[in-house]
Formats: sequence, C-alpha cells, structure tokens
Amino acid sequence: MRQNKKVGEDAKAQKRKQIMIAAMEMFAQKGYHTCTISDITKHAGIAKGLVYNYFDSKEDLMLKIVAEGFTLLIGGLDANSDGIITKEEFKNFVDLLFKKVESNKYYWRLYYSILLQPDIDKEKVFKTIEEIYQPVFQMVVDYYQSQNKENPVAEVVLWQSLLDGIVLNYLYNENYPLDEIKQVVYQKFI
Amino acid sequence: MRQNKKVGEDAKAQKRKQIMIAAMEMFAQKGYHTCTISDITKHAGIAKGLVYNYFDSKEDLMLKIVAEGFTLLIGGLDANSDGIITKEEFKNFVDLLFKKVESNKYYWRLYYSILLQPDIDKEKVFKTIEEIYQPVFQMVVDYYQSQNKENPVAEVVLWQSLLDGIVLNYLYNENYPLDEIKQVVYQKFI
Amino acid sequence: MRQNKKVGEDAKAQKRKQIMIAAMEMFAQKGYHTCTISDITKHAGIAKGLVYNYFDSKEDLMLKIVAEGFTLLIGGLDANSDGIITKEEFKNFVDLLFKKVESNKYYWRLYYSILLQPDIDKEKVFKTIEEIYQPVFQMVVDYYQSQNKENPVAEVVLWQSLLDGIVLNYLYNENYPLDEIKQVVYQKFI
Amino acid sequence: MRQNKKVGEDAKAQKRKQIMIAAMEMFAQKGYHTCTISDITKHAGIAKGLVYNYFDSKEDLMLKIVAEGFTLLIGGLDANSDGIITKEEFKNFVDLLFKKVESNKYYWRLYYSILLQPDIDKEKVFKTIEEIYQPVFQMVVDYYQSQNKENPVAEVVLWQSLLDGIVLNYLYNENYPLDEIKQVVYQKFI
DNA sequence: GATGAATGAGATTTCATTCAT
DNA sequence: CATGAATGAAATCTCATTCAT
Repeated sequence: MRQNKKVGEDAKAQKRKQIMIAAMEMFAQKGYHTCTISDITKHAGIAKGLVYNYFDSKEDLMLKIVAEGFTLLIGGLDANSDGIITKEEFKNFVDLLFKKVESNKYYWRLYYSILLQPDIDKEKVFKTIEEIYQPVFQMVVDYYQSQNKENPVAEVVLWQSLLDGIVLNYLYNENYPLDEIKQVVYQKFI
Repeated sequence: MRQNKKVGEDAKAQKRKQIMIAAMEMFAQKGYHTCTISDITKHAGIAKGLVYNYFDSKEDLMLKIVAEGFTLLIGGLDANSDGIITKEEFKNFVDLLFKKVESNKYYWRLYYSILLQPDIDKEKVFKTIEEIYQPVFQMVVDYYQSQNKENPVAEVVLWQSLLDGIVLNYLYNENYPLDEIKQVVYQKFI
Repeated sequence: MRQNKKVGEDAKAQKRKQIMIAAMEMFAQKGYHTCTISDITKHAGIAKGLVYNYFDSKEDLMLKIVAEGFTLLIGGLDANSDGIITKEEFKNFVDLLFKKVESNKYYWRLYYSILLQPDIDKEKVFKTIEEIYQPVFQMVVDYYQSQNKENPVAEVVLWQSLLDGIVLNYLYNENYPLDEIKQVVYQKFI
Repeated sequence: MRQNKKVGEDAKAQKRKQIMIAAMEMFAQKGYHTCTISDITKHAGIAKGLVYNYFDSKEDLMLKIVAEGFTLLIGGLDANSDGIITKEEFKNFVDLLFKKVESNKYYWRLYYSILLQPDIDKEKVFKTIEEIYQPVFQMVVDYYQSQNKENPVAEVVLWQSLLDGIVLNYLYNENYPLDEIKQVVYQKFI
C-alpha cells in the first residue's frame, strides 16, 4: 500500500512537471496572455481540465513555473564558499550563470516577460524570488567588499543590471554576439 | 473653407494625440493585453468607437505609439556633431538619454514590454525603430573608434546592453538607486 | 423668389434621386445588411449625414427605393387597353416586362432580396406594391377570361410564378439562357 | 472505452444536429444577418459559446445547414430509375418534390434567402449543391428526351424556373393556393 | 443644406474554468 | 485521476444615427 501511494505520488509529481514544462514552452512561445490552456494541454498531450487538478488557475500555474524555476536555477549558486570568494570562483560563478541562461532560454524568456507584465499579482512570486536571490546577491556584495570596492552595493546593482541587459538582448535578439560580449565583460570587469 | 479644413485637421491631430497618450498610460499601467479599449477610452474621456476613427485596431494603436514615440524620443539624439565627439559631448548624450527615460516612464515601460511580447507582429515597428536607431548607434561607434578602442562595435553593444539593464531595473523597481548608479557609470565608463 | 424655390426643390429632388440610385446599386451589390450608409454615401460622393436629410433611416431609404421603383417600372404597364386585350397586345406586354427586368437588374435584385428578407417591416411597401400591381394583375385575368380559360385566377397566379422563377434565375445566374427561355415561353404559353 | 467514445460521438452528432435545427429555424424566422448567435443558442437552450465547439463561425454554421439540408432533401430523388422514366414516375417525382418543400418550409426559406444574398461566400456550398443537383437535373432531361421534346435542356430549365417560382411564392405568401396551382401544373405540364 | 467626428448599443468570438461521466 | 463538453463573462470591433459647425 505504502508502495502504491509512493508510486502514485511520483506519478503525480511527474505529471505536474510535464504540465509545467509544456506550459513554460508555450508561454515563452506565445506570451502569457495569448497562450491558452488549450495550447498547453494539447502540447502536453493531456485533457484540458487536468491542469486544474494540479494548479489553481492559469496564473497560479505560471507563477509556480517562475518561482520553482528560479529556485532550481538560482538556488544552487551560492554553494561552495568558505567565506572568501576568489577571483577564480567569481568567474566560475558568472560562467555558470551564463550557462544556465543559455540552456534555459524558454524559462528566462518567461521570467523576464512576467517581470515586465504590469498586471499579474507578482507579490508571492517576488517573495520566493527574493528569498532565493538574497543570498546570491549578498555573496557578490561580499566578493566586491573583499576587493575593497568603495560602494559595493551600488557596484553589485550595476553588475546585475549589466547582466540583465545582456541576457535580455541575448534572449530576444537572434544575432546577439553573446560569446564576444562575454569576452569583453570578462576582460573589463573581472 | 481652407481655414476650416485646416482647423479640422488640427483638431483631428490633437484628438489622435490625446488617444495615444491615454492609451500609452493605460497600456503601461495594465499591460497591453489586460488593458481594454474601454479602459483607454474612459481614461481619454471619449466614446469607445472613436478609437477606430483614428486607428485600425488595438494593435495598430499600440504599434503606432511605440514607433512614433521612439521617433520622437530618439530621433533628435544624433544632433550636434561636427564629426568628432568629445568626451564631454558623449557624457551629455548619455545624460540626455537618461533624462528622456526619467521623464517618459510610461513610454519606456510600454516599449520594453512590447519588445518582449512574443505575440504581436513587430515587423513594421521594428523597421521604424531600426531606421531611427541606426544613426544613433553609429554615432556611438564613431565615438568609441575615436577613443581607439579595440573592438568598438562589441563595446557599443555592451554599452547598450548595460543601458537597457539599468533602464529596465529603474522602470520596474521603485527603489532602484538610479542617481547613484549613474554616478558609478560615469566614473567607471566615461 | 418662386423661381429660386423651384430651383431649390428641383435640386433637392435631384439629390434625393442621386442617393437612391447610389443606394440601390450598393444594396444590390452587397446586400441590404452588409451595405453600410458609408458605402452608399461614398458611392454617391456625399457626406454620411446627408442621407438623413432626405430619408428617415436606412430602412426607410431602402423601402422607398423598392416602392418608388416598383411604381416606376410596373406603374405604366396597364396603359393601352380599350377593354379587350388581343393576343398581340399580351405578347407586347410580356415583352415589355422582360425588357424592364433586363434593363434594371440592380432594382430587381434588390426587390427580390427584400421580399425574401424575413426581418424588415414590409407592410408599407407591400401596400404600395399591391396598389400598383392590382390593376396589372386584373388586366391579365381579364385577358385570360377573354380566352375562355376555366380558372383564370389560378392561371394568372401560375403565370406570375413562372415569371418570378424565370426572372430570379436570370438575375442570379450569369449563364441563364433568357432568350431561349423566352422563345419557349412564347411558343408554349402565348 | 470504445463504447464510451461511441456514445460520446453519438451525443456530439446529436448536439450538432440540435444546433443546426435551432439555427435553421431562427435564420428562417429573422433572416441570416438579423438573427444573432444569442437568438440561436437561446432557442436551442444552450450557452452562447457552445456553437463554436461545433462550427467555425456563424457563416460556417449557416453554410453547413444549407449544404447538408440540400443533400438530405434532394440527395435521394434520383432513386428508382431503370433507365426509362414513365409519366407516372415523373409525376411521383414532382409530387415528392412538393412534399419535401411543404414539410421543410424553414429549410427552403433559408435556402432561397441565402442564394439571393450577395454577400456570403457561396462557392463551397454551391459546389455541394451542384454535385447533388446535377444527377437530378439529368434525370429530368432524360425524361424530356424520352418524350421526344425538341429542346429538352431548355424545357428543363424552364420547368425548374417554374418550380422555383411556385415554391418561392408558396414560401413567402401565406395565401398562396398551392394545391390549386399543383392541379393546374399537373394538367397543363404532365 | 452639407459635413464628418462622435456616440454607444450590440454583434461575434474567445477562453478560463467547471463538472458530469 | 482523466476527460472534454458546456458555460458565460468579457473583449474587440462595427455602424446607424446625431449634431455642432
């Protein structure tokens, strides 16, 4: 019995994930408002009503994708540190960040498009993101402090803005020369 | 008669502008898809149908706001130059850019949200934007070349990404320390 | 002064007719409901509001076209008779009828399409048509009676149905062999 | 499972038919353009949106009613023949035709009103009708030929025009003496 | 009389969500 | 759990009609 329940739960989690992936792809492709529940369920190969066995609403589905995806992608980034981050470690961190972007374009398109959508109640998702992001942010601030920068917080905000700008241009511009830009960033800022 | 016709045309242009401003504000506030024609016309104090005397469709209205706004805001930026841009002139140019963003938040929110919307046929609006933007881009490339930078185009792309990132964070984050960031940008990059 | 008034009235009648002709053509071309007041006024080369200086409404305009057109086209048909109609006169009458159809296709298309439109209050227009049609109908009944037909009314109703059917097929079927059919009608029924 | 699917499909076909019948009645009563989707769904006792689960658009719904109705009503008429049609068989054929008209007034009103509507893309429906009608037409031509008529095609065209005229007058004129007319037709033409 | 900008009721269509099976 | 037919609110857009000029 317990076995069965476990199996059932795994299957449920599996289906949930399947829906989220299909939804993420369709949201990123057509935009949140233009993409319909039908689009998603067709893409996932399931019945329309099934989404509502796993999520409260279209909005809930989308917010959970954004929050859980953020947790997944950014959650592990603060890993290593013994307290002091070296230049080498920071470069690896940035490298990893870029890799996460390059291999999850759909997610990041959705992420940014949602952040820029004025409707949509982002309170809850923001809270999750904030919680995940705070330690990462702090880690970079620490690094800048260890480099004896004058105004480490401002520097990190600037740094984050730069990354946002690069990522956005990369995500929405097919010809964006990401590798070249990465080189310039590395030699200029690291 | 000619007088009358002229007056009528002026009034029409006036009304057209009134609709565009109301639409821009509502689009920026509620997002393109969530904002209804009713929202716009109520905000403008006119009847629902009137929009369609001036624009073909909701989408047409939005694209014209984006295109004409871009022309207005970016169109005049290549002004001055006697061929060689000095550091001083470049700083003024960046200053002006920031000012245009700070005093047209609604417009820029709409602008970025549209660029990141995967639905919406952006072909035409892109063509307009490209035409306007190209000389400005070239001007900055020229400046970088005059500074003997190694890879001026990559540098400008990076520079533009940085600005995009800063502007986006400023537009959607109430507490973004724009002035502080501007200072850091000036001392680091100019 | 009287002169002016007269001229003014003539001009008015002229404009009224101009509107009716434009309307008839557009109604016949696009159908009553699909054809807009704008279509009509553009076709007539006048301002949209002007229609309402001459007619109460779109429906009024259409009904007046149908009624006055019927009067014009059918009104004169009972002309000649000295009481007794000869075979020759009857053939001329039918000939004339066909000619009126062939040279006023637009009108007859409108006429039939309106008769078959279940919405539209046809009461008034029917009264006019009835008044005009009655003597013509009677004339044909008289002719049939003079031919010692058994049931002249039924014969005329049948005859009229036949003409309706021929005209309708001719109006809406480009390849309808009207001339051939006319020959068959003449040799079979007259 | 297969059972269920079958049942579901039967139910779907049933509902589709229910919508078509309701629509036919309302179209015939109010006219295609005046009749709204709301009229139809209220009359059918279903929700407004449901029509669009079964038909692409209001126009699609109407065209399918016309085409499928024609197939149903005229499709079976070429039945019997062993090659030679007797006078008796021909009379039965005409009888049947009249019966089909008398017991499907709604359909035929819709049919004629659509044929006379200049807007509406009739291409597809015409193709269907043509395919169904052609063998019936041919059958009558054959009959006329067997009667050694001089110009059988013209005779059939005339005959068809006569029927159209009779049917139309019957459909739109409450006092049309159909039975009397039928008698005259039989004794005159058969 | 003539104009055409403005109105607003109303039509078609979409789609998130529910729920009986 | 899964299905997909059914719902109905709401959005875009049209157009007859009015009226200030």
